[in-house]
Amino acid sequence: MNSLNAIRLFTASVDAGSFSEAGRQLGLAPSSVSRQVAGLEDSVGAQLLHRTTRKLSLTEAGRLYFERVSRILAELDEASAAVSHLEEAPRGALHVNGPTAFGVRHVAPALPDFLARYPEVRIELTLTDNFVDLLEVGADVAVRVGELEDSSLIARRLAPNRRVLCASPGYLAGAGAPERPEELAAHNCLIYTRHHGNVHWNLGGPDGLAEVRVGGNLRTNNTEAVHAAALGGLGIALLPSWLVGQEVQSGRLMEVLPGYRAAPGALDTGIHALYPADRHLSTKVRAFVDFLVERYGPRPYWEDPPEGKAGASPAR
Amino acid sequence: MNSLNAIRLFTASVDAGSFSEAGRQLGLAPSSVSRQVAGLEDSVGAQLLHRTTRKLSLTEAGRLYFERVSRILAELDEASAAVSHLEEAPRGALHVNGPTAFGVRHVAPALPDFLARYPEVRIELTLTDNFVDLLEVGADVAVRVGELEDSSLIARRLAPNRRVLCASPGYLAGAGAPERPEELAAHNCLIYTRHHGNVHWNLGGPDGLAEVRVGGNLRTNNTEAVHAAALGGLGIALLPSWLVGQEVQSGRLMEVLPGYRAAPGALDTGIHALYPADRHLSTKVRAFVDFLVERYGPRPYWEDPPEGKAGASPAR
DNA sequence: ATAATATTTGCATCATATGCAAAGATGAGG
DNA sequence: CCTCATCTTTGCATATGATGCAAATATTAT
Repeated sequence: MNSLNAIRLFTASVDAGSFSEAGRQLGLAPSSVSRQVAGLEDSVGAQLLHRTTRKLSLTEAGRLYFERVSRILAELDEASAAVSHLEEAPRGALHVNGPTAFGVRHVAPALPDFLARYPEVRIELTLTDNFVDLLEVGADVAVRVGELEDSSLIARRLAPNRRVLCASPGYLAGAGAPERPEELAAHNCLIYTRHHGNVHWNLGGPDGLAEVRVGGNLRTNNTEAVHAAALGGLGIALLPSWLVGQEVQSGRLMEVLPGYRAAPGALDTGIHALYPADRHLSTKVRAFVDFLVERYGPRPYWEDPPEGKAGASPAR
Repeated sequence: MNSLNAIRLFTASVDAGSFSEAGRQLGLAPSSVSRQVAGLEDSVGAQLLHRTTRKLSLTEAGRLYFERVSRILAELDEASAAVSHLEEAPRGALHVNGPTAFGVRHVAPALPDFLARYPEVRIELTLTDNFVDLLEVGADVAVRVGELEDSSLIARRLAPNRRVLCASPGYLAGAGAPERPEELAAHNCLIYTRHHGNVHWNLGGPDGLAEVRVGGNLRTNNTEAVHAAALGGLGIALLPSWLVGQEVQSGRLMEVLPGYRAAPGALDTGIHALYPADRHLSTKVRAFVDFLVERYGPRPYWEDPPEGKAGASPAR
């Protein structure tokens, strides 16, 4: 197996005109250069250079080899440079994976700003609701809402995943707004669940944790269906703040039992960016994750403002 | 400096689908493959492969690098193969250098047979009468007559370089043929010399060595001029057998004092092929030298036959 | 002829690569 | 759900190869 080093020393010697000069330029002893070139000659089985103490001259084999090999060395350097170039700044293709609902609302709208800041990046956004293997699908980074499966990936927290009770003003006008958790049992509660059986909402408030068995005339495994039904005035829903936050702010939905919070469950671990735990984190992934962290901030724009005026409670 | 070995292991791993499989195919421990690829990643400053225990997947940088580098590796192998191919059999350009007179008479006429035997060889024949540096002129092999200068070249003896006294039948018919060396002083002797001053011919015969001071009405530094003058009947010449042997055989010239031989001098060391003392003697040079040795044989075709009938001596 | 510089080789030293074993991780199959 | 087989990675001891220095040899310029 001929070493790249030997080839470099060979071309350097041809360029420099002597082993000593080549060694001087490369910081090597002449003997090293001589031996490496001799080894290369052995490995290809042909004399490449005729040596005199005063000059080197290329054999026909040497000339042939030199011409081809010096071009190849240049290509090799180019290849390394191209790869290094990719990491100098965010560049190239960035495959982003995420859940459909969150992706449509909070990832896709962020992309124009990101791409404006990093014009050399191309984004491929894949939104899927079943969990996929990042490497399998060829994704560089994934956004996950809740439920961090154990894996070798690195998770960076982007935002909390608070769930809020809400209903349309129309529903509340007709059915009245509950004032205590247990009153929910008498309301039409819109159930998001992936399993059969009874559903309980765990609400923490000033008087401790209350577990309320809830139900109604809609159960679905699709959060967006619950969302649409709530907007349509069907009943009270427990939905993530990133989904309904802005509608609560605009008044299209109203928060129910604002003094109570859904107890954190598997769904509430937060919103994270996941990426492979490689020794060399690619610049584009780092830039993208940093961008999302910065954009969402410690209190995302879909959350209520810190002080007061949290979704006015009209009826009551 | 990224090693070629690391690059080969990287592409092998991509092809094989795992470090372990690549190591198995190449007879290396998985740990070696892993470390080499990791080192390559460090050297280019980018992650090339995402690793899981079950599969490897290429990064964008890795895919880019792999595509370029695998092509480059193939080119590198081709370059080595091309050089090795050159040495598998006599092939390519063969630069032959030699003196004009000998080259025209005994090298050039041999070339058709040589080229017929080795159709892939192309010959560039350079005939010069001043001694040249083989490497300087880019020659692979040189034919030299006499006077081996001390050098790092290897000399292989091709033929003896006997000098014979001869004259045309016409001259001998008019001036008579000498029977003893000292009679040469009375003849018109055609002098080849590169220096001024008296010229002596040293002739060994049955009665020992005889040094005869010779002269005449022609001195020249050109052997062929002496040759032409002798053919023209001007006088007696001392000329190498390769130059006059066949004419002696055909009777156009007749040997004078056939029982005497010119004492060996610097000019009589023989006819040699010279080539660089490289560790890898190229196949084409070896083939060419072998060919000449075989063609000239122990007794070249220009010499007299071993037994009797050596150039009939008509007069006398 | 002498001086300067080249290549090459031997030898001691040093850097690197390698293999083995162990640990951690992941997917397949019972 | 658990176990097994396989894969990657890391630490450590070893072996292979590279390097520099010095000496020998050779060649060119002064």
